[in-house]
Amino acid sequence: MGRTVGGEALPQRLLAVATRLFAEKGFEKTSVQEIVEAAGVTKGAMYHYFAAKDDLLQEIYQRLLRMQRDRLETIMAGPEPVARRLHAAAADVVVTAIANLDDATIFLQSMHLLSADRQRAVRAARREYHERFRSLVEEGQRAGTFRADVPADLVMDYFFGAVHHLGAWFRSGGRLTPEQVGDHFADLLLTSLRPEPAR
Amino acid sequence: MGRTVGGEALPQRLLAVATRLFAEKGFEKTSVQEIVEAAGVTKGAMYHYFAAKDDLLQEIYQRLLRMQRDRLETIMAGPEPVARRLHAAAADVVVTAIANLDDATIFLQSMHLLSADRQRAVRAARREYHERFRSLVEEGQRAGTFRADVPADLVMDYFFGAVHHLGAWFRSGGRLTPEQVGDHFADLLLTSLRPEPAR
Amino acid sequence: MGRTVGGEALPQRLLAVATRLFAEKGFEKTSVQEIVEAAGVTKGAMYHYFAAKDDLLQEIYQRLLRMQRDRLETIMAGPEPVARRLHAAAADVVVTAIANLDDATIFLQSMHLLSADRQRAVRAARREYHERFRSLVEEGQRAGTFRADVPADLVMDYFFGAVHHLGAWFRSGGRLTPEQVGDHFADLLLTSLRPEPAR
Amino acid sequence: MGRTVGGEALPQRLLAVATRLFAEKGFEKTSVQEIVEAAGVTKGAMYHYFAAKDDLLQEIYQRLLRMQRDRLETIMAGPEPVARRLHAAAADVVVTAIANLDDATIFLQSMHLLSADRQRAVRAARREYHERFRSLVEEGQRAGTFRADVPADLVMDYFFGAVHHLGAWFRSGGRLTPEQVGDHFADLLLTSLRPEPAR
DNA sequence: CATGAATGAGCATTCATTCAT
DNA sequence: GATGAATGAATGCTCATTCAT
Repeated sequence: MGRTVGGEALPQRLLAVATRLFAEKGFEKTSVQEIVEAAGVTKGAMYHYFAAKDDLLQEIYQRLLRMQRDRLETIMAGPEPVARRLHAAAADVVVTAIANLDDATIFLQSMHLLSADRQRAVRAARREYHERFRSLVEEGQRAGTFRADVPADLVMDYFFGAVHHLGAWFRSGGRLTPEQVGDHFADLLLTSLRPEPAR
Repeated sequence: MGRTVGGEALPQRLLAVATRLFAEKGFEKTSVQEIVEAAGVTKGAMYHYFAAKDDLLQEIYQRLLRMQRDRLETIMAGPEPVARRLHAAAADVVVTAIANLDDATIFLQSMHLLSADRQRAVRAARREYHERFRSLVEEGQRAGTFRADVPADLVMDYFFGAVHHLGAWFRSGGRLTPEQVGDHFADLLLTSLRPEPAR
Repeated sequence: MGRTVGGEALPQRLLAVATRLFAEKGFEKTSVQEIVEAAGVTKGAMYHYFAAKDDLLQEIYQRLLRMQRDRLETIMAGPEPVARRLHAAAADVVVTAIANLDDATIFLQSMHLLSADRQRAVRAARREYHERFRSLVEEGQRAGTFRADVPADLVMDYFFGAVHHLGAWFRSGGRLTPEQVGDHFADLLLTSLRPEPAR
Repeated sequence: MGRTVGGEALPQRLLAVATRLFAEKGFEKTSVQEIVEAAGVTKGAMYHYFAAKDDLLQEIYQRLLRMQRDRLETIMAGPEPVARRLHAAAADVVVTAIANLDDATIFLQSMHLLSADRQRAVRAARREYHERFRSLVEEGQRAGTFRADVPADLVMDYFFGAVHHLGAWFRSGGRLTPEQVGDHFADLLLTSLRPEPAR
């Protein structure tokens, strides 16, 4: 074919290389030249597949968002009670974010560098995802399983802040496995939603 | 005097202008030329006070860190029970972060752009601050006021993730005041630390 | 056939599309990619027929030159007196230039972009054409029909300047038809060659 | 001062060098690198004075237009009869165009490469100039000195075509001096405007 | 005949920083 | 203290052309 080297098509290889470099050095400090050198091709080849450096960034975002959205749907569609489903979803988003920590880090650090239009598109997708997640919380609040004296969207901002922040401290091989972190974060979320006992 | 225009010394005016521009457009998308133009001076004047553009960034960080550290010390030194002090500290860091949202946003977005040395220095200061905060949690855990089955540093990472994320969604004039957000966040933190009832 | 789409062979369609685009946007601002997209083929197809982008340009020139040369020959070969033949030739070159204004515009704007060799070739063809035209003037000068106190080649440079300049102002649908413009220009030429009356 | 080398300020030297190169090789085939190398400075220095390569082009145009406009005003304000004034103006524009043949050549070849806005500005200035010139012709037509059966603007398009075309053939040191060419062109113009004798 | 992936050289522009004044 | 002209290196991107299939 001539289009695979090392078993990966060039667009995918470029994305993988770019993801690693963006996470290591930041989007702006990574030059297109560095990306194509690391991928073993020339600039022309990259611009054959991606119209601009920004496209790499957006594609990385969308890949992550698509995955998280799909996993959330699967979990939400399950038969368990809402508390179990929220716990599973929360733990899963943490584990997924850690498994794709480079993508998540880039997301956090570099979204503001996209053009206004692209930011809008990414934000819209992100919002949709958050709203799906939030509907789980609201379902539990309506059912009385979760306390209702705190706005559900504030709980989401609280929780996703923690998720976005994972890249700032989590190191694989550290004291806790991704699953343990996911479990703890899910526990903290569920606990913070437990109805107040009579004071 | 001769060195104040509009009642503010030039270094402070440069910092204020840079803070605003960095928050609006990002650190690298803001040129030194734009900063000095917005401040009404020339490049030479800026380089007289700041050896490099990076210095502006670091100074903005340190200003915020100093303030937060001082406020934390005051709160921790109070006489209230540990739960009240943690609540107050948590609510205060939220209110302070919102009051200085530009600085906090820049911190989050641009720290990775500093040189390795400078990043180390900032991280060390940040770690020290987190450790002071964490000691409050640990104090409560030792006293049995807070659940001890979750690592205190994980709780901190969870909570500060939420704080750092404020810039992504909080808009002044929105549904909630900074104080209400601070209260809710502190509540969520305290609730999530409440000891498990017998299952 | 197999080689015609829309009733036109591919080389001709490529030339037609290129002519339009070159006239609209200029030669260098038109990329090969745009040309082949507008023609509905791929680059390989174009390079099958034209060895280089420059070839398109040169072919456009030569097409125009061939047509003008043939028409001039026909007119010159006529039986009318020299003044009538010059008038007809002058009017015809104007009408023809307007009918092929895109080609003429490109000629004017882009000839200097060809390689030195190609420029030489085009200039030689152009010179030959001008000389044929000039011989008409000289014939009239020898016969005493035209004033002889102005060099014939200067008259040609004067007149063809006006012809080349048509693209800068003529708009179809304007106040004058191409034939009217041709008539006026031929009149101006003939009048300017009228022998001086005794002063 | 530090701002003059060879007795010329840098902006002027850059313009002079750019004019020569643009005329030799065309605007698009001349790189900024070549310009600054020929001027003995770095790119940064050029961009300190000119915001874009286009600015050089526009400044060259405007310089030429300003000069021609000023000279025309002087000639038109003279006391001679209209035929003498038109002859003087026509001869002068030819001599001036030849004296600044590089600028005039660039004008012709490269105007279409400017942005739409800039083209509009240049065209407006050009039109204003042509209208001043045309008013001379119309004055003569009203006075009966010139034939009135040809539109004055068509005469202008005819004459300025010849002027613009000078760069295509005039070579200094050739058979005719600029003044002789100017005289001949002015003669051709005046002769072509001579009222028709009774046929 | 035709494709389209890939090349490689080139381009305009930006910008933090320096330094003579 | 302050100016602003000038540097110099880097950057994202374009594009005519080639060639294996």
